[in-house]
Amino acid sequence: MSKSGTTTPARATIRTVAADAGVSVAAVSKVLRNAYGVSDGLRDKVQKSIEKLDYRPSTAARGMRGRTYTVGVLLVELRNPFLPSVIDGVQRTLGKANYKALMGVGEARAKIEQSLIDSMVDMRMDGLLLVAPRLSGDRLARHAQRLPMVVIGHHEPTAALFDTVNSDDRRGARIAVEALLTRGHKDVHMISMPEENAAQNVYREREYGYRDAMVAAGLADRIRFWRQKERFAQPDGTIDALLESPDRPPAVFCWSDIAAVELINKAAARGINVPEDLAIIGYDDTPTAALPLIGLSSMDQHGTQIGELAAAALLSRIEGRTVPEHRLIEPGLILRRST
Amino acid sequence: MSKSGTTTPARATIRTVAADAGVSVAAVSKVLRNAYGVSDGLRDKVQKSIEKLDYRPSTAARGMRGRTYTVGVLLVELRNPFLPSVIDGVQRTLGKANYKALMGVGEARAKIEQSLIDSMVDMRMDGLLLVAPRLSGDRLARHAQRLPMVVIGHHEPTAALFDTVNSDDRRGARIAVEALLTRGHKDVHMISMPEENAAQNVYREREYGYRDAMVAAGLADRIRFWRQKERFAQPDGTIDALLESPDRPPAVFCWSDIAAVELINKAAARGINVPEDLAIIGYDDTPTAALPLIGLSSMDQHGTQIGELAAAALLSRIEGRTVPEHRLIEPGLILRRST
DNA sequence: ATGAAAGCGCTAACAC
DNA sequence: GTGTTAGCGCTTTCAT
Repeated sequence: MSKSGTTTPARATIRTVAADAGVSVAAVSKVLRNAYGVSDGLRDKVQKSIEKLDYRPSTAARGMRGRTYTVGVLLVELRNPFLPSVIDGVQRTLGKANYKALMGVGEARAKIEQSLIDSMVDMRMDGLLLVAPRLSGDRLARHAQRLPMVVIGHHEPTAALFDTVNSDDRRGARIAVEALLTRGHKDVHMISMPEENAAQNVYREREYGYRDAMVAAGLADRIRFWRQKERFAQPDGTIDALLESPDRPPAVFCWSDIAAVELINKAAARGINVPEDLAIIGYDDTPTAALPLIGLSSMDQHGTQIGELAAAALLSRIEGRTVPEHRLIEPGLILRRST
Repeated sequence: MSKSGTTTPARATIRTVAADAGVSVAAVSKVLRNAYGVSDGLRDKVQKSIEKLDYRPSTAARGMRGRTYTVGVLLVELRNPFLPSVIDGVQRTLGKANYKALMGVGEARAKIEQSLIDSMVDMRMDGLLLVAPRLSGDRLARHAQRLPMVVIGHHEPTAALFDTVNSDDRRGARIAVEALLTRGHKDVHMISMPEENAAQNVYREREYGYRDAMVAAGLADRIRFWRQKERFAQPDGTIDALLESPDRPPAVFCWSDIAAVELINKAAARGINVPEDLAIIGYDDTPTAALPLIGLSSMDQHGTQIGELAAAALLSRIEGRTVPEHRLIEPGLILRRST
């Protein structure tokens, strides 16, 4: 019964449950966390009362002493096509361990990321999973000092305080570029992002892979970058410039499908034949790349696997592991019409 | 200084701040919430100490008594192209009011949604913003009873306990279908979703709009639905069936770009000319629809605006409003090659 | 194996 | 205008 009329019944607390089951709150707490030292009989009584009263522990209250069984996941930007599969993997792994993920969207801006991470810490989340953060390695380390942390899409294999899980971007880029070179192209260019940004970005690694392949093929002098502005998923003229340039290359490797899709579309709009006059390979193997009308070759990063491994790493860190783990996942080239 | 060696300094609490500023904890608390009755002098002292100690209140502790200044946002499915713009609007509006959004991804399954909402409630979030939930109206009402709630992408204009903000899907569908009828097509079919599902889904409203337009044009007998299976963004043969049917219509209105993009691609793969032999209009105006190689006509829902209005509604509910608000946003038709 | 009781870091009466 | 203090709902020693 509740106090009056149509008011919703007050939410059951650990005390309500203890009273109903005729045991102490400490006993209920132990059952909740299935801690050591409770008899089967007691456990049963408590379980029954929990069901009966539809009791669920307050995460807020828990956060003041113990765990919240919740991890914070920071996403760069919702439009990033790499995210859905990663999150699938994360949720699956977390769910098995009875953990929940609550996410924040950083809008690709360090300031916002910072404040979101603060919120997650303030909420006493048990760990942090960052996906392609813009925050510098220093800042990341600072946060990692305070709670378990795993980072995806950020290459820092020497980081001591947090784990990283990444696609082997350097290798992936090399594989893609080699596929272009195999077709007989010499002037393979790369569309990438601004040079001044964080050295640990995935596209920096992909640039290394591109260089590796070109150098290995004796084409070091043909290396050339076309750099887009930072504005996320926002055309900035770089691709138009490339297509209209007298130096237009016969083959282009793109740091992401975001760029590659724009390139293949603008090439088509100009009547440039792909792949005859312009061969293209992108990165991320987005659903768009796979559309028959697009037919874009791309690197599959195996996002789900990355998400699973990252979540597993975070859980083991929460359980106490402190030695860092840095994993690289082998990506796979998906060849389509554009090559 | 901290206890030992390299340990990070213990986090400042409200007591630390009070001591440093030489005032009471109540005073600090008041400054924090800028509550009534604090002198400028006191406020200044406290602010300084807060800065100096880099203090930030524990949301977990706050949640036990007052507000958390955090709202939970439940997303259907990360692959839904409608989300990014909505979230942009939500974050912008929430940010201005110094609120944070933490999101959960329901994977388009009621069970998961339920558990995520529970988590958000357990965390003592101040309000809930649900985007296209699969949960029934009853369940939604149950949650709304416990805390402020606003729902996007769920048509229930009579809901008393929560607000809704939606695109005027019925009107949007009618506009789209009329555009097809204007081109002289009589057999305009619609690709939609399963019939048995929640009556408040957006695609149900779009079906009404389709019907409206057909009936108004005296074509009630030509109404025909092709229904996809529920599996999200997963081809299920419906579209192949449509394209290979002897009754293949000359024009199709799709409940979402998810279907329309598949349709236009598979049509192309079969050598069917769009729009000559098959005119198409989708819904959501996704980035993919806008690609030159796709050129898909689509309805723009003005997602950002929806997000802003929904967030504003939630904030006003948190501030105490109880009379429900149900808003419909006028969508706009974007015509491209496919029509 | 079980329970009593002391907090965790805040907010909100209430007293001064 | 400012301070004292009783909780909020848990977890966690420490007794028993």
